[in-house]
Amino acid sequence: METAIDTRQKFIEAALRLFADKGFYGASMDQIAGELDMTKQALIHHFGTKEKLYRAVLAQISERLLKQVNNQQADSGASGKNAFADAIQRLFEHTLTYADDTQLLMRELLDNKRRAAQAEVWYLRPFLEELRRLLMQTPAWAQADEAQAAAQVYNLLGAINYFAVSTTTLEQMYSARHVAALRAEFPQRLHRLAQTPPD
Amino acid sequence: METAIDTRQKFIEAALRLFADKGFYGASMDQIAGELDMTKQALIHHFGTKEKLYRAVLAQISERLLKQVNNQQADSGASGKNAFADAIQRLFEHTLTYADDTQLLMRELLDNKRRAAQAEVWYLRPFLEELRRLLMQTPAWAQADEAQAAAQVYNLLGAINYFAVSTTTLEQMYSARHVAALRAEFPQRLHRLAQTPPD
DNA sequence: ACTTTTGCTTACCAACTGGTAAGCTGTCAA
DNA sequence: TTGACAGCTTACCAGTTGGTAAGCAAAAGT
Repeated sequence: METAIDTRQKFIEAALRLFADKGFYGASMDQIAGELDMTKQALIHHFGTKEKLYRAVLAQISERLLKQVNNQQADSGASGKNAFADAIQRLFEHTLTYADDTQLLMRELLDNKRRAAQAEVWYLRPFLEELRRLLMQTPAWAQADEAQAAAQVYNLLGAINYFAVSTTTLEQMYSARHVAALRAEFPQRLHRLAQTPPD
Repeated sequence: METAIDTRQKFIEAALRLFADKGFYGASMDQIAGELDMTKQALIHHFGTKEKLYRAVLAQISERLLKQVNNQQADSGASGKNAFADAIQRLFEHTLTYADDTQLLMRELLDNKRRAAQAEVWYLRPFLEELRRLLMQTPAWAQADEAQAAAQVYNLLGAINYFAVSTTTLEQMYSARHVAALRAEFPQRLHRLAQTPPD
């Protein structure tokens, strides 16, 4: 017998892949369960409903992103001042490593427009708020408006995520070599964007 | 009897709304047809399959976006040099007016990752290529790599679209007044971003 | 006046959706 | 050895999915 925790985790990973790829409605319980060669009732046994499974996936992504943002490295030097720029760079790295996280994060931002009204808790909020907090610790943004800082965070996320998601398309339109070069240059570009002061 | 062309157009508009809101799989033929108080068979009669309906919607969006980008205003002064910056500003305006276009454009960029392999024609490509062309007409980008220019276009699109899509969420987290202020400032922010030179 | 075409509807379908209920099997504690 | 329980499966369900086939009434062509 497999331990419940292992199976749960494997289900969450399979669900993440399929939700990222096809969206909430596009991925069926049957398909997700099939990834582990199990029946969908096993999946329902562990999570209750599809909605709850989706939330479990989202919770894990949010936790992973938050960890990435908060994980201040020892060599980061002065915390506070550079903490935001470092967090953004780590987020970019994370985005390349965990492509599915990015894909699902973007889908969730889109769907939240509709969900926002009825959702009790929005899992991505702590992650976004933490980024905004870090930004407002930098001297340039200390006096800025909260919403303004949040907008800057969204802008940077947009740049990072669009780059990550578009690589497949760019590789098709140009070449894998070109895109690899862009990837190498992107941290510098991102650094410049992150330095943009408030209006 | 309604003329076929009118009905087709109304169907496309209804489909755009629902596809933007819930995605391809989330919106059903029955719902879309219901928006016009018709049966789904009327919809199938006009478009054949759901896939073809979706493509018709995408084609119209692409056409509208391309028109917006190419529509050089008389007061634009020197074409060529400012054409790109103007196009980006018009795109931002368009994004606010036609929110559903933006929503579906983002969904399509996400889905294209999977579609790219099998798709014969990608409807958004002419639009993206035209933007890249305009960017490369500016002095700063004339010598740049094509893929690099495309990446810059994606960056700007990311900033614009993320702002547009996040307004609902931002309004919930902060206030409508704050977000309105951000909207007013955004063109300047966008102008600065558009001036970013290549690496 | 007639036929043809256009723009739909009703009737129907197999496949699939998420979910319930009940049972079966290996593991582990008493 | 027995009982409880965890981790599944089979059986089943009503509702929905995209799609086919056939028909029907109004308009248009001749």
